[in-house]
Amino acid sequence: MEATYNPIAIEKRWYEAWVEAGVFAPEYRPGGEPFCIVIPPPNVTGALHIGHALNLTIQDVLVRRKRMQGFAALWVPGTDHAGIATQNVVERDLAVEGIDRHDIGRQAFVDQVWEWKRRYGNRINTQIRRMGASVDWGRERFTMDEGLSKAVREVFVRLYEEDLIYRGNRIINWCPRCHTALADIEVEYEDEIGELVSITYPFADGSGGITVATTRAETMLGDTGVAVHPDDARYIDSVGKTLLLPLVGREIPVVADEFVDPEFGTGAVKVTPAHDPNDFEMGARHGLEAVTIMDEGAVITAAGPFDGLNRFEARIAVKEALAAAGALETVEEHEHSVGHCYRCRTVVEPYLSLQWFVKVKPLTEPAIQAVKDGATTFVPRRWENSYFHWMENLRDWCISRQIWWGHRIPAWYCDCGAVIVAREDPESCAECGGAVHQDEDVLDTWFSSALWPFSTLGWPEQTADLATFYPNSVLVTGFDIIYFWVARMMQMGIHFMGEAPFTDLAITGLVRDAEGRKMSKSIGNSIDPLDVADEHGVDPLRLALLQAASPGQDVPLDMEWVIAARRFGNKLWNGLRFGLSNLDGAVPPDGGYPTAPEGANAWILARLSDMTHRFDELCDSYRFSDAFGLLYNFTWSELFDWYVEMSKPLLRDPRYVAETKQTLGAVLRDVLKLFHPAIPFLTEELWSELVGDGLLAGAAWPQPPAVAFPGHVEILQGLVTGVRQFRSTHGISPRQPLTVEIVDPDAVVADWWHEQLEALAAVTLAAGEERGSGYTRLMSGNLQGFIRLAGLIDVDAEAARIQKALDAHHATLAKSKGKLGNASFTDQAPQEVVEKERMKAAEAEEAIAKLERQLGELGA
RNA sequence: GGGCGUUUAGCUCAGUUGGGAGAGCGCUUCCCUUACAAGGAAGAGGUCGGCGGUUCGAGCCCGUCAACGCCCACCA
Repeated sequence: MEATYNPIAIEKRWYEAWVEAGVFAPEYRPGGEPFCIVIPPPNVTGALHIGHALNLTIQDVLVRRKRMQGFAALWVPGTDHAGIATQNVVERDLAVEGIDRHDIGRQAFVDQVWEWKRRYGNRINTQIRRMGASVDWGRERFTMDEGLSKAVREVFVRLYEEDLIYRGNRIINWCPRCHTALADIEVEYEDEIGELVSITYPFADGSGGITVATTRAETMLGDTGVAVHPDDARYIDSVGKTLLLPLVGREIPVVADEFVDPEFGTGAVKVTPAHDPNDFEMGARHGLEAVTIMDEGAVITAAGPFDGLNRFEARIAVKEALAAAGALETVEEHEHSVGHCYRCRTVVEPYLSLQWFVKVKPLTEPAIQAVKDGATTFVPRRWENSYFHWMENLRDWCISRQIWWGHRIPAWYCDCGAVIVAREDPESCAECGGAVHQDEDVLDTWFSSALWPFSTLGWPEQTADLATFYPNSVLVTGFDIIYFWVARMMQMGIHFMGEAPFTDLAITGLVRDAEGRKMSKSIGNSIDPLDVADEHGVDPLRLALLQAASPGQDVPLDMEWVIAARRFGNKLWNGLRFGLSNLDGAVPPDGGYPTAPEGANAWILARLSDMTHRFDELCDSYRFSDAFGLLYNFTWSELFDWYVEMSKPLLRDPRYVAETKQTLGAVLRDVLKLFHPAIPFLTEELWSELVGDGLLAGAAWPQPPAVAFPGHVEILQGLVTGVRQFRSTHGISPRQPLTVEIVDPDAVVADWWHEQLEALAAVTLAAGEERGSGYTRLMSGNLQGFIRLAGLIDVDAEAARIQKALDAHHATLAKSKGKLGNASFTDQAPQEVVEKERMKAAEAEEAIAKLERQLGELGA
């Protein structure tokens, strides 16, 4: 075995072995209770980023641990076709060759995308393997594979039949660059400094006019009315009158509508039904015409001098023309939020068009109830509020997209006006027998994602997997897609499966840099997990992420943490090396603990048992940071710093060697098991050295038996620490031999202590008596040790050392006495708390007496 | 405008029924002791954002203020 941990070499070794052994398939644990996670499907165009690394690590910890605990654990992998994103990527590739998708046509373009997917779509899977993710590749899915496409079609048709999907002419968010509608949630708003333009519209009868304000001056070309508040005294007489729209010359009415806020601007609003969602509704209320003035590229099409200008050019030209016409009042700076396409950042245009919608109200109510009832629990709980709030305020979901890559909407139209929505492609019109043509649009990518928890298990077929693994046990995902994805999976899962798709929803935070900043390419602070893997290894990255990951909190990550985790790996490596050089027999893979262990062996086994129980509790509540922090400290401090050192003399002692080997082997074995979900490669490698046969990934989770805690071992440790402190204070070399005379009222000193003290503190133990002048006193439990000072020390430094200990005890005593002197404390506090306080005070008093005497004698 | 979160050691953060302020990294001193110097030992460092309240007792509960961050909203 090498002397140094080399993560890169090890990490090449094990993944295929796990896959070949079938460990990742739930069939590996026949008869096990089911446990299922579906992966949040990454985009086929995607490359692994640090957020994936965190997410995959957490899921892998969950799944590997459950598998070791005997569950039939399934983690379903797969990718998302990512409609707009993927189409954009392929379009960009084609553009390099000077090809537009319309040049080659729909079928050829879609073929190109499939070709792209065949060539590059597996990249993300390779990266997921590199992370060590224990997914079952035999069950891999793609949102556009045959089965999932069938599920999408079934859902669409059924929702249509239930009147929960409809087609309508509405104002939707339009991306003029992607040339498609977007859902409300796909628009990202940002505050920007724009302008507020005030324009006066004259009355048709020439009696003055009304001044309105807008941030989008060009939309005035499509105005078909002006609205005021019905109670606004300023305009009460104007309602019903007719205005003459400048530049256009259209006659438009003044209407009264509650929507208008009299406090804002002039209290009069121009109404553009075809280019603003509020105006569309207002227009509908008052029977105003919707005049469309732009095309799908946001280029002006209204007849007139502005034709062919894009919306931003038109904005300037319209203002100039208004100024020339004397209708422009003021142009002021104005901060407002502007919507952008979440895929390409282009400013979104409200656009009137014919689209497909999902009626969400009937779907949201049960989805809210499932969380309220506790069928599904968010971790941490506070996300439930956001979830409720969002669900309660949802508007109908626009699901049609004017792109080519995706699930084509299964609707056919006939010239006779018939609309056919069907599971099978129709040959001809059911009404008139005429020719039909299919809807050109595809579905929102999130439509298929919403079905992921059951479509990946075979739905709509009633498969064995579906029966076994639905509902999924837990979903691990970032808070940023709760609305996009989680909320919709809840809706669809409950609607089609009758049951919420998950028991737990573990929400992860964002990975940030060491200063807590968001990772971004422009700041240059982003960490590429694959670079980290190549330089330091995947295991150190995983451990670093886990140690920083508190539930729902953002995760700060610095390369220093990864390096620290790697150092831990080296520590573990060398700890095992020590074990191997002393354990000349196989360690039993499961179970196998010494019966009736003593001394240090009992101590470490008791600590192991206690730690394992707490570790399990922490993991069960998704507190991985705490769980692995606990295990990490146990391993480094208690196991390696204390127990391994204490084991060395025991391994040389014929009386204890057998028991010590058993103990050391058992503890090292269990530590590897406990760490395996976090750092699978390293632990598997070490397991192969320590145990020999079988894969750790398929081993059983440890259940160390309870062991009575041997308190006297901590007294020994206290004495060792006391001696070390004494040496450190006085600059006495760790190697310089010392003799400690012991007074041992409880007879806790065992003969094996002598070797321990020699090894751990270079101390010879001697039976002694209460000493005063010329000695220093070490206290541990009821045990006292005396070291003769002659020629050893600087008296002042020793006085300072004792004084410091005294100060600490005095502070404790003062605090305790304060409490105990308070009648309301002794009366009202629980009896055990009071009793504890009394003992604390008594111990402090005793220690003070001894130390004070010592201090006096030191001066004398 | 509404909602949520954060504020604890130089840095990043734990601290879950209110009962002796913690970890990692960094820093100081000593030590190459036969698993590991990518190591070991000892140590310094905090009025737990401010104010007020409840309580025998508050980092933790309540109120309030402040700073920072995030989400939502039909800001013409």
